[in-house]
Amino acid sequence: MSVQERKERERAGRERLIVATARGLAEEQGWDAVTTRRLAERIEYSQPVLYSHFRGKREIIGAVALEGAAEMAAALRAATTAADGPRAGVTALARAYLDFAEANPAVYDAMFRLDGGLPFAQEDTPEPLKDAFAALLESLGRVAGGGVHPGLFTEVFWAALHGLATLTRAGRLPPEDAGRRVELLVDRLAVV
Amino acid sequence: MSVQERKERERAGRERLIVATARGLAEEQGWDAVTTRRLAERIEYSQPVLYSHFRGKREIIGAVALEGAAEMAAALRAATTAADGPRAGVTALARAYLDFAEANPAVYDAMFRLDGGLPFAQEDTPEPLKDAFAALLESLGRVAGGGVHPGLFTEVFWAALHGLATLTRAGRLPPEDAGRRVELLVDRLAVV
DNA sequence: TCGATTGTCTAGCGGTGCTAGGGTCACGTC
DNA sequence: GACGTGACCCTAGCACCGCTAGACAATCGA
Repeated sequence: MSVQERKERERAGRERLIVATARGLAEEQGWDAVTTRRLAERIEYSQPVLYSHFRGKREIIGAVALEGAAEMAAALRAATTAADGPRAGVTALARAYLDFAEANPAVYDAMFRLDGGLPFAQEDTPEPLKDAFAALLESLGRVAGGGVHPGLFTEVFWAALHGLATLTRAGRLPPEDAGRRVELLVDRLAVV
Repeated sequence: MSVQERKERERAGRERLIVATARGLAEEQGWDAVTTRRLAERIEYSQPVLYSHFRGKREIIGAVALEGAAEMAAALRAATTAADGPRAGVTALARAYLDFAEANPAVYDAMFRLDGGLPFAQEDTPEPLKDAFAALLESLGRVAGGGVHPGLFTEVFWAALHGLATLTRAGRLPPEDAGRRVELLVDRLAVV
């Protein structure tokens, strides 16, 4: 049995290596540069090995997305617990969200812009994704205001953050006023 | 001279045909299906003809984006002028924006999600793009509220709409509550 | 020690965006 | 009206993509 366990450990390790390498390559040169050939070369295996771990490139993106969701949830919670008061918490949350998107563009794309084959907004949505949304909900639910469903409010706030993150990075919004945009958003949306 | 003029007319007509065909194909089957081979086949010319009009696929996407921007600007203005009062105008604007994105997903992607090689938020930004933003600004500037720069407010509102449009279509947000999300957004952001 | 199983690799399929080079056709000129 | 010329378009092919069939080697259990 021990032999089999060792093999499973090695397989799991190689799978982590694939995900980490894909993520690193994507952050370095963008997802377009993450080809199965390049990825295989970097992990020093042949292409078909990738397909013994993942159904295809899409699933690799999905794996990176899940990893990123867990990190983002942690980052959001860390930012909000450090702040005092709901209002400051929301501002910190928004900043942390946009910082994460800016610091990890490829991971952010894997999560929210690319097709990683993951189900969203359903009961079979993977746990890390649900938890990332839960992290948003924890802070935002407190400033939804009376008579407004916390989940709905969170969706709207999240959409606004997502819009800011993607439009800014794509050069659709000038980056200078990013801070003022966040302030305005929190001012208007959050009910203290 | 007449011969040359006729040739230029024909060239311009063929260019319009390329853009219209690319757009149609993209709306039918998505941008992934818009390959240079398929596009060439549909316009009944060989691939290299495409490259005598556009530098590459990116520029074709850009051409579709410009066409879409003009249409969106018109749609937004039509929706707002039909409404009475700034508040109703903003609601109509938001609905029109999201309706346009839903009805023309491929065009919307060409404008805001894909790389069409167009400069945004700069002085050399093409006129249709500037005008689409101007159409947003005309309505939204009136509800920015005191002390808030209309342009900045428009950027934030636009980002929120963009987030709603993209996340909903990507299945990240359940489509049922779309209407309530718009109401909440307008309620909170717009200062009547 | 030997057969079976597991694992990995080489090679190749049909597709992509893009381009070099040759050939054809229509044009302006004599 | 015939002709040399130039603009135009197509065939063929490049290097790359995601993905997979089948050969081969290494390891395991009996």
